[in-house]
Amino acid sequence: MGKLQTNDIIVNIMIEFSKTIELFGLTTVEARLFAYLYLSEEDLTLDEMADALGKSKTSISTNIRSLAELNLVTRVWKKGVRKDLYQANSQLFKTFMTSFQRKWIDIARRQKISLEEINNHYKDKSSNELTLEEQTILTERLNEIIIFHAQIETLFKNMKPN
Amino acid sequence: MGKLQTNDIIVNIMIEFSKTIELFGLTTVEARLFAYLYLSEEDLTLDEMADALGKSKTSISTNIRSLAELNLVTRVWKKGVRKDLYQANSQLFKTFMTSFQRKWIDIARRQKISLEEINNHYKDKSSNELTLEEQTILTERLNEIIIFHAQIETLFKNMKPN
DNA sequence: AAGTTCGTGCAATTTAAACTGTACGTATAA
DNA sequence: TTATACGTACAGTTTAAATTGCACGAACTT
Repeated sequence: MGKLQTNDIIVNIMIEFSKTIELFGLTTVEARLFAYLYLSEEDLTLDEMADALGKSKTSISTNIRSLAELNLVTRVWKKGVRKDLYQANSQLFKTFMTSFQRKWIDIARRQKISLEEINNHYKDKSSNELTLEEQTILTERLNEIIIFHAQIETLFKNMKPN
Repeated sequence: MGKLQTNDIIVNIMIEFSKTIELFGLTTVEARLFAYLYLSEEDLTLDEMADALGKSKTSISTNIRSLAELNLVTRVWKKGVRKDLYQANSQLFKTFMTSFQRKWIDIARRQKISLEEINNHYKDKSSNELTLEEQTILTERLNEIIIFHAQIETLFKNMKPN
């Protein structure tokens, strides 16, 4: 058979599942790594994952760290085992949706504030080349964009991932 | 001044706003292009946008087409003007959120079906190397993933972008 | 009909991202 | 202490994506 030591079925599921995970903003490798770890019954070492995905150990080390920062995987301690062991966070929906939610709310809020600052400051500057009509339209658009961000924030705050 | 002919303020807003648009799955150039067009009071030609963003006409042509396919911009006809004119769809929230919603629902549903097929078929195959325990756990995980997709679908269907 | 202008397909190039091998610091084992 | 194993920083390489110049077909102008 091919290089992969894992069962074909697991590989199939991993590839399919990872497509969804990518939607949450993860790269292909990150997504597959999570999927593979999630499907595994046991905690896995870097070497095992590198071997299973056909990637270098360095690559796995980097990517697993990204996943850990997102709280999607956890390092696990096991007596007598020197190597680092990892496991996937098992509460799929809650884990993904809440971090997704938080990400959107944060960015929407930050951007809204940033745009409001621009809105407040630019009128002071007399050194811009816009006509009065252009300024009127620009202000209007800017307000619409600010509202847009507020709406995003509201929508995601009301989102209840139960 | 610099190369950009547009007012600094517009460039500022464009850059800030485009960061949010990127969240919806657009590339940086697509996002900036939309933002710039949205901020413009008038319909714009390819040349004007290429000039404003400092990109080649080919690049604008390609990217504006992507935006058009996403229904984010529209080609506009104006009597006596030979060049193609474009304008941004002005209903920000509705436009972005509904297409966002549809995208997630589609993918979640498709993936759920795909995983259910795997689930149905793999049991027939006797040619896999898994132990009975491994099979039990795999089935369990697979079901959780399928449920996960169903939950995503439900969540986005209940999402009301008004 | 002849000459312009426009948008875009395509190939070549540039730019950026992903990936890996080597080397080193730290920790464990002997 | 010495030796072995582990994880990761870093630089160099490979791979993929973005960008652009050129060229061609279609549409318009004179």
